[in-house]
Amino acid sequence: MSKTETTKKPTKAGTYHHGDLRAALLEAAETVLEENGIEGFSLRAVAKQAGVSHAAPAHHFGDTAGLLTALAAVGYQRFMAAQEARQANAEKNASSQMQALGLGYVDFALQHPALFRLVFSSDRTNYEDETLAKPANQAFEKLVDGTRNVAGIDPYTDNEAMIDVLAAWAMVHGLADLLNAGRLGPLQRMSDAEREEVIKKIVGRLRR
Amino acid sequence: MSKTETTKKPTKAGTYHHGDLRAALLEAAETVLEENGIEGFSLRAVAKQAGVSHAAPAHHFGDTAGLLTALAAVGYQRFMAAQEARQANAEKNASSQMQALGLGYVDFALQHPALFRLVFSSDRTNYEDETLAKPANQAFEKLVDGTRNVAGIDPYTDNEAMIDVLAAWAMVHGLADLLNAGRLGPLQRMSDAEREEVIKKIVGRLRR
DNA sequence: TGTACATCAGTGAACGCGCGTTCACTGATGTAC
DNA sequence: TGTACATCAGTGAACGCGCGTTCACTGATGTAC
Repeated sequence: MSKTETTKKPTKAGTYHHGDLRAALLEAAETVLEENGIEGFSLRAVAKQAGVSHAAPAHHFGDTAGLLTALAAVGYQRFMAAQEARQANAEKNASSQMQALGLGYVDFALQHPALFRLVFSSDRTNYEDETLAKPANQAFEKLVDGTRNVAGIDPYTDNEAMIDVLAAWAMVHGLADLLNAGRLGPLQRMSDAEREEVIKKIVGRLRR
Repeated sequence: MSKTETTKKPTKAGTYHHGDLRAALLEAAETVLEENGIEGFSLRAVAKQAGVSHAAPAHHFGDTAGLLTALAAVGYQRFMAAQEARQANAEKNASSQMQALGLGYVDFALQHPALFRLVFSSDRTNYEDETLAKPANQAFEKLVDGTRNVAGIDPYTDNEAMIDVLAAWAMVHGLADLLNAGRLGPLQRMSDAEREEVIKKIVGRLRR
C-alpha cells in the first residue's frame, strides 16, 4: 500500500491533500493499463493502484474516456521517445533515419503493448481533445518529414509521396500489431537480435 | 423478442428445446460482437440476443473465451469468403490474384470491424483449439500460395520469399487496422471508389 | 501576527447495474421392454 | 401400441463481485482584514 514517490512536486507525505494527484493518477493508470489491458481498465482500479479513494479520479478526469485520453497523450510521448532513441543511434542519412522511425514504432509497441493499442487502435480516446490531437499530429509530422527527406518531395504537395507515407505507416503498424497479437508464429520465438534482423528486412520491402 | 429464423434445421417453434441453439447462439454472438465490440461482449448479452435464458450459452461453449473462439472460427470463413470474392472478380494472373487477397483483407476488416479485431488482434481467443487453428492455417496458406505464384519460389524453402509473405501481411493488416481505428484522416472521408484506388496504390508499394 | 471564512481536494457510504457461476428444477426426447 | 424410465437441453432464482455515479462530509489551504 505504499504510495509511489512521484518526485515531481515534493508533496507533504501523510497530509489529507495529495499535492499532485493528477500526475500520480496518470502514473497509476499506465500501470493498470499494462497489467489489465484496455478491457480491464477502470477508474476504480486506477484509484486503488494510486492508493486513493475510488471517487477521486472522476474529480480530475471526468470519466474513463477522459483519463484514457490523457493517458494516450502520455503514450505519444513514450512513442516519440522510442523513435528518437532509434534515430540517435542510427546513421544520419535520410534513409537510415527513416528506418529508425519504423524500428522505434515496433519498439514502442513491444515495450508498451496496451498503450500501443490505446494510442493507435482504440475508440475509447477522444481525438477532438487538443492535448491528444497535438502530439498525434506531431508524431505524424515526423513521419512526413522522414519521407520528405528520403523522397526529396513534399508529401503535402505530391500525392505519390503521401502514398509513401501511408504505406510506411501501414507496414510498421501491421507488423507491430501482429507481433503483439502473437499471430506471426515463428517470429514470436526468435531472440531479440534475430527478430530485429527480420523486422529490418520486412520494413525494407517498402519501395518507392 | 422474435427469435431469428435459423433455417438450418427447421426447429419446432415454441417447444421447450430449441433444436439448434448452438448455431443460433453463434449467430447472436456475431450480432452482439459487432454492436457492442469485444469489450461489451458477454454471455448474458448473447443469451438475451438469442432470446434464451442467460445460463444457456455456458452449456454449449463453457465460457466467454470458448464462445469467442468458436466465433473467431466463423470469422475466418467470412474472411476467406471476402478474399475469394475479390479473386473471382480479378484477372487470373499471379500478381492480380495476390492483390485480390489484400483487397479482400481490407474488405473484411471494413465490413466486420469487431470480428476483424477478434480474429487478428484479440487475446480472448484460444488458438490451441483445433477448430480455430485449422481455418487460421488455411488462411495463411492462401497467402503463402499467392506469394509462391508471384515469386516463383516456395516461401517454406526460401527465407526471402517468406519475408515477402510477412511484409504483405503486415502491410494490409496495418492498413486495415488504421482505417478501422479512424487514424488515417483523409482516407476516412473518401468515397469507396477513391479509397479503393489509394488502397491499391498503398498495397502496390510492396516490392520484392 | 492573529482570526475568520471561503474554497478546494479528497473521503467513504450508498445506489443500481450487468456480469459469471451455481444449482435445483422442468419439460422434451429417445430407448427398453 | 403402450408404458416406464433415463437422458438431455434449457430455465430461473440466487450468490458475490466490480463497476460508475451521487452526495453529504471533512480536512487542508489560501485570503481578507
